[in-house]
Amino acid sequence: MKKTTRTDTILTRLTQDILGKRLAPGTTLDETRLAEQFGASRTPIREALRQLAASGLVELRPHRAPLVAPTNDLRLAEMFDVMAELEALCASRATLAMNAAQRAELDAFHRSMAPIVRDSDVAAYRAANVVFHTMIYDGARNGYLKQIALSTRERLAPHRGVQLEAPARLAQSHLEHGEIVTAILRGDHEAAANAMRRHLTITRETLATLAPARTSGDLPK
Amino acid sequence: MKKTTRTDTILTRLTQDILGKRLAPGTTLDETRLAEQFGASRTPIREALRQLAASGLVELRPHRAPLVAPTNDLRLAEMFDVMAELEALCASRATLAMNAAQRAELDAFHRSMAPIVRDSDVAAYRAANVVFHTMIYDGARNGYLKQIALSTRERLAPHRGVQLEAPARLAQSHLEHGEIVTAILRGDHEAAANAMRRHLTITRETLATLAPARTSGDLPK
DNA sequence: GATGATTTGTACGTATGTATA
DNA sequence: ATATACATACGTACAAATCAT
Repeated sequence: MKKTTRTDTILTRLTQDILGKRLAPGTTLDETRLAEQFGASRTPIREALRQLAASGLVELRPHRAPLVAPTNDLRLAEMFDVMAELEALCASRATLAMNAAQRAELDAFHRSMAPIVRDSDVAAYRAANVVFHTMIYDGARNGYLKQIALSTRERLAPHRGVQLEAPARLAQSHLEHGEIVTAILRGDHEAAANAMRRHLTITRETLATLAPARTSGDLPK
Repeated sequence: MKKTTRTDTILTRLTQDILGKRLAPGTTLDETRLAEQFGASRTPIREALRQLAASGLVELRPHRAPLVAPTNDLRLAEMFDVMAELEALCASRATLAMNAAQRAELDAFHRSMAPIVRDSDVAAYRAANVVFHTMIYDGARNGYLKQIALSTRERLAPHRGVQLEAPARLAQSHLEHGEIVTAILRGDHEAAANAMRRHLTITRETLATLAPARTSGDLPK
């Protein structure tokens, strides 16, 4: 049923491989090597690489082998920062723009996450968490905002995942979600924004505690 | 001195053509036609098109001719909305992060725009305006934020340009800049954000007055 | 609905640029 | 500094898909 082009399948595969850390940052990506590896010619590889470069996952220098974008710690911090603001904005707008059905759904979904927390099911929580945040993106009723929030979130995803494994982080995260939901239902958009900003700030801090100063790797020359 | 690849020159040419409305939205872009038009083969054309698709300027469907992205009025409004928030955030952060030199430079540059306003030199003001806003992006000291602000601004540019031609808009715009600068120098980041948000909101409203409901063009089928 | 014209998707060979010995 | 190695950049041929007839 799904029509897909070779470039597309390669693109998604490579995306997964990079986000899933199966391709380490800094790795050099040889067109020819990838081509035989995927059993395709170099052309679709090239096009996939372009798109990856556009989304920031690989770095592309003229006439040089593409690199899996090295995770610049500074840039990462910047993205977390912006992510918090984007999501805070989403929360604020969602408070103002969500209709009754969306509010009810958000509240219900939030409550449905309680058992997951009780069971300490990190994998399930992670999945539900994405849904939760996405509901708020949607609630903001701004497609462009949703788009940049999603793409930022996607790029942060691999760095964000671990923090949920911190002791008691699940329960705390769920509490923070609760504050956000409460603010939204109450119609207090500033409180919603602040709660969301706080939620993401804590996420980042937890992360910093867990993965202290991953060495910045190779500084070329 | 500048080394450039064929794909790059084609990319910038096409970008200019699209942003400059020489290629109308909805136009179908034939690879082969573009190829001979640029005196190149289809390969660099294709790669340029991918990158344009990534930046949202063209739409790319499998096995179908690429389209110059039709300017969806809703999406445009959404982008204006987000742009205002992004720039407000930049202003807020710049207030907190700019060093003394940057503050002085911003203030000086702002003042240097006064003669341009007096002469009603729209072209010069437009150019200076970009510099002004960019100085604030830089002041925020967040490369990622700057990146998405710039790309949003770039895509809005063609829709934004005309409004400066509205009567007395130059003078008003300059006044609004003044409020932003004052707030930043005063160290009031909330005021700076609000002033910036207001500035962009007025920009949008002026635009709406000038170009009332540009007909949405051809609805295919 | 099938067929042909047109256009994109893919393969691969050659040219060119970059880095290293 | 020159030459050599190696990967991309570009060109062209062919396959596959879409649209019109």
